[in-house]
Amino acid sequence: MKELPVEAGTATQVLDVAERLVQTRGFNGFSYADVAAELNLSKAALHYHFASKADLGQALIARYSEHFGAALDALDIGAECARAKLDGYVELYEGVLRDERMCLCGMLAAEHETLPAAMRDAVVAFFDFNEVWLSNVLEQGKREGDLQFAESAMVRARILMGGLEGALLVARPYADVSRFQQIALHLIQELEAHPSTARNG
Amino acid sequence: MKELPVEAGTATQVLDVAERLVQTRGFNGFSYADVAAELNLSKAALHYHFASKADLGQALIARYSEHFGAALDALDIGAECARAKLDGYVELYEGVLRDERMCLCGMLAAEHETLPAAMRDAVVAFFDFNEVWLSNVLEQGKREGDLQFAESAMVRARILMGGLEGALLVARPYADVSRFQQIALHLIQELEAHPSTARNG
DNA sequence: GTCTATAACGAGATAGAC
DNA sequence: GTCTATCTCGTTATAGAC
Repeated sequence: MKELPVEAGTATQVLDVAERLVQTRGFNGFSYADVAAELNLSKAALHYHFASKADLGQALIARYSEHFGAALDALDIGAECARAKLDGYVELYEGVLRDERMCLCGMLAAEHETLPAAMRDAVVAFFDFNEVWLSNVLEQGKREGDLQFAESAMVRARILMGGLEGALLVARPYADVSRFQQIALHLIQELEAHPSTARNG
Repeated sequence: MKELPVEAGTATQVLDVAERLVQTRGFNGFSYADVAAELNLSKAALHYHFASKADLGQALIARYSEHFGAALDALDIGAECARAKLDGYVELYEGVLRDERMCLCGMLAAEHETLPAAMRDAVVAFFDFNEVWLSNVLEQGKREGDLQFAESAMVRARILMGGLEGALLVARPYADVSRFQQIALHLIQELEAHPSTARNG
């Protein structure tokens, strides 16, 4: 039986701090010293939990992907229609921005040429599973008649994800959530099925 | 009278190499040593031309913005309609990706929290002038009847620019230009005026 | 304008005590 | 599991010769 996380283990605390640092400063923009200082640990203690920075990076992507996947599972269970799932998906991104962060994998995508191969692969895998999930939601929405789009569901999924990543990227230097919201609203609304153009009433 | 750039000055060569390194590895992902090695110069020689890395960074954004602005001026003169200007704008981004690069300011936007204030301001100014140019093109297209959109021209400009930046960001780890093209095509096509929905025939 | 040399610092990482 | 101490290397930057 799992205990309540009254006090998170050190490894978890390290991941929490490192995750925030990567999402705000980039993988090349933070150091073990930064994490250690924030947790009042020594650098050596960090190396005990994550032998190398590359290991820490892989662990960060793995956990982020798990958490994101769990959030998508929750949407699959809780949301009543495809449109509601998309709203939930957008809110995940908006939450990241409200926290003054970039998507972890969006940040790492920018730095991808400097990353160890394992991290690069994990970033691509993150995008892949996002696209597959979105693609399924889009297919559902089309099937059920509350979403419409001309492209394949996979291409439309790429348009959505790319649009949201770009909206985060540009909105952050402005520290302006409404910039993100304007773009996100458009991406959702252009998928709405309008009676006048829908197939067969 | 300007001379032909048969042999570019050292400062220009430094900017060329540094620009490519920032666009591929990020501002925190390259060093003076990298640039010096590539040009067979000493690090000290670089410091003669650009006293600090922050100075080099500012010079990079300034030159990139000038070049980009000149390209937009050329589109204003050469393109026959708003739609053609947008095509040209998209091609600028596609050229960056074909060179296996990220937009300089898109990359710096990701790293913005780690940048000197002057660089941060210059990045935002780059986005601002892009949005103003796009907004004017969109207004022109609406006026002349070959573009249509529901939002304000400024909001639509943000949708376009954010979409293209995001398309670059995600396409690059895949090293797949078609990923970018799919998104860019959608962004342009959704602006096309269709007779069935256009105002007053 | 470019060099060698070096300063001053911070990075990632390791050894070994507790 | 965390520490101190240390190593090695790379970083930005400067001094002063050529």
